[in-house]
Amino acid sequence: MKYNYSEIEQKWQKKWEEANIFHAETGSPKPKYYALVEFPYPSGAGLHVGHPRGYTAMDIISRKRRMEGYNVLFPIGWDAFGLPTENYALKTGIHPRVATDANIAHFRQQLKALGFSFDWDREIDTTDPNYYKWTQWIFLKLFEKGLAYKSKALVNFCPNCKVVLANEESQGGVCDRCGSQVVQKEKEQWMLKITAYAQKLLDGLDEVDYLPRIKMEQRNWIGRSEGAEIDFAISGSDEKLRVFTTRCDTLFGATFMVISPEHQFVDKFKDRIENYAEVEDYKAFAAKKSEFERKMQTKDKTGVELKGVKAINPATGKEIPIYISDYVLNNYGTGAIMCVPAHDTRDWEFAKKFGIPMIEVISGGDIEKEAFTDIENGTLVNSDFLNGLTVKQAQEKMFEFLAEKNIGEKKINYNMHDWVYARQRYWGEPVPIVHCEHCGMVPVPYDQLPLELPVLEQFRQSETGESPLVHADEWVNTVCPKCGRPAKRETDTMPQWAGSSWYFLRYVDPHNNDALASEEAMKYWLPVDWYNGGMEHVTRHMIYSRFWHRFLYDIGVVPTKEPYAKRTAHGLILGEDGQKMSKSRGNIVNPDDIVRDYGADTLRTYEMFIGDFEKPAPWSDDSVKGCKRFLERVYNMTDMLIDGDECRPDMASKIHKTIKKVSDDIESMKFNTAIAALMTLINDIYAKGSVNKAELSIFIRLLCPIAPHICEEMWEKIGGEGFASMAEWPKFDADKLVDDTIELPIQIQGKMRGKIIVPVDCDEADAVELAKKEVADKIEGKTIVKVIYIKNKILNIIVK
RNA sequence: GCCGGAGUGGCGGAAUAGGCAGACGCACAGGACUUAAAAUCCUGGGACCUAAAAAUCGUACCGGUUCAAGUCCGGUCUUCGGCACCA
Repeated sequence: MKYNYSEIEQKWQKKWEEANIFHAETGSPKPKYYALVEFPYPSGAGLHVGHPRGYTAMDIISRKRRMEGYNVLFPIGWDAFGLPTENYALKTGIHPRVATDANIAHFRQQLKALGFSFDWDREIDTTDPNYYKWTQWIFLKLFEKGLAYKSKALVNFCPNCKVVLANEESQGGVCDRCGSQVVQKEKEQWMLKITAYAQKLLDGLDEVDYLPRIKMEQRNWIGRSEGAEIDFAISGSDEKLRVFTTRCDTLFGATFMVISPEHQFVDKFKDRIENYAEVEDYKAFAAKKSEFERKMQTKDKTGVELKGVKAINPATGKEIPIYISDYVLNNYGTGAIMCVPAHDTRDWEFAKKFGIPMIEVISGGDIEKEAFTDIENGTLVNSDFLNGLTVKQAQEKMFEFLAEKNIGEKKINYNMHDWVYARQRYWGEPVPIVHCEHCGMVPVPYDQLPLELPVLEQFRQSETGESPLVHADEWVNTVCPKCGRPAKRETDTMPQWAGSSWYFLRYVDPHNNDALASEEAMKYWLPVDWYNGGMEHVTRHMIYSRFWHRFLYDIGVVPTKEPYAKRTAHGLILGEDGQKMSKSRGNIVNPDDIVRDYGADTLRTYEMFIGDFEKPAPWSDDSVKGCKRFLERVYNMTDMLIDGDECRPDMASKIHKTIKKVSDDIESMKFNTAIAALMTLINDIYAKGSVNKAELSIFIRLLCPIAPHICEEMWEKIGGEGFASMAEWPKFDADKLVDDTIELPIQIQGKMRGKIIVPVDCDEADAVELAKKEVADKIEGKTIVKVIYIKNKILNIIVK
């Protein structure tokens, strides 16, 4: 019989929908399971073949869980605010709302065609006012607690287009549209104080089950470093200059200091700085540099000495010069550093260039050639009371010294910066704040949420880079919620990360009008049991959403500290040329074509069989055909069907081993070997020429999560009860996993020389007897000096 | 620079509490079926030397531990990813 995938797939998708079997019921007595995938950005290009990789994987997990008796929540929605849609609107004049609705409709149809077992009753859309009402609500809570604030921050600005650009629009320091150099411009921006949660985000990682590399990347991103803050007195003044250092042990070697170009110290000592004009020039020079240029010049240090002002090294009591240089960042530590050229590479380069003396305080290197930065080896020298100590010991001693003199203490710093939480764009959530001349920044009252995005005809930013919303006069001009006098609305919108920072909460109770979700639903479903997505979202999206979730926990809104109990990540699907798929390379594969030509089950099977799930894998049209062939062989098993309520004795061991292998492999996301095991089993069945009903029933259920449509069809054919998707997951019988006899490899001097058939758990003596016969010609005339026998594994004979 | 992966046939990839390297699939070759082709089914296969077998060599490279190493240890190279003038 012909495998008519198209007919079968449509038939079962319709049946699933009519029976609504994938609906998740809050409060069901069954154990709950919350499986989550990253919701897509509904772009105009439609679904990418990369989407089904992660989606199929979690669909397999969800379907297996249902078969294991869980109440499964597997939801989907749309992360629909964002730049590409707005840019499309600018180009075509089609309103983002219209484009978004069309794109969502397209994506929905594509996802349905792939047979994912989503609960479509819980579909959400971040651009729906009923959704972003709660995004705004969370923002107001953050504002209330002082975690949302306005501050000057650097933005990418194109001086030619007079537009603020997102990072992805200014790659390589060049404007995406006109190609001119992007400059860093200071602008008042909304910021979220995520740094206040740095330690909590770090500690939370100990409680969750993420892949090790994911935890590593998050720790790296947070970037905790332990050190000390130390005050340096300024000669002839009561003022102090405070620095952060991780190497307080090298204090005796600090021969100069450097402050960032933006440091307020310059203003404070304006009158004493003899070369003030030169310093001002340097500040202007540094401000002009783009982020890109600053990164380019990591080797060549620039800077200017602040003449007429000296600091005093608190350890040596000696005067040292102060420089201003852009290799010191204003937004890390205190914006000022003590410089130990003998033991820090950057300080070394700076000192060499400016002819500043070096003092070796850790022996073990050659500081004429390069800075000696090894902290494991080396002994303190030229350091008075620290001499002879190791770095670790010296640090402890130094902390005591700082405390005694009251000039510093231990301090922990984080590389992570506060989150720039504003875009000068139209297609995003409006920030629900009103600016009043009398009352300052006033939050929009909660009962006036959602603050809806006004319908605009025109989406260009203003000449100065303000949001297009400044053109919406009627919307911008409002009254102050506090004093009732005329006031203006905030025109910046939220970044794309906003809606995705809490969407998993909304799924548990998506139609709630009184809360982001009911307590009952959150208590039942949270945390997310398993979250899979791309590696590219492991830092920003995940850190942002963990931050919001932890904040909501702290104010008593959500019941768990961490949102995601487990997180895995899939690799990219590359083009057939091994390169990342892109329009310009012309190596894009459209999933619609594959579904049309081979079927959804084949696409699903192929994407799971393509290779190691966690690694990138190149697409191969030929391999797709191989998977189609496999499913045809599966389908044709109905022609070899015979009666039987139990696995036949000669098949039992093979089948039960496959049950175990497939069950285990799915749990560890080794989908490729799970499918390989099913292929091996079907080869055995073909070799035998027949399959009985019991055997086929097991096979169908094992394959069902991976290729559900064909399995439903066959389940119906063999008279299975209900849906295969809801049938019981097969269990293996441990007794049936072992065979009566095994093939035992024989080695001589550790080299493979033959095989013998022996009973399981065969005695050493019996095995050796048999082995001697098998390899008689090879040991003839030699003496056996030693025999290594590992039961059921190997027999190694050592001869002389 | 720092941190973390990864290097296995023509290709995608299997196999690590050390125990038959190359499962499974693709591509390829041969056979069956067919007037023929496609499809399907069956068979074959790391390299080298062969009529065939045996032997030898083979998991990036060099060395080590062991009866036995893709797997462990020391070093080197290549490559991918993350962070990055972070003091």
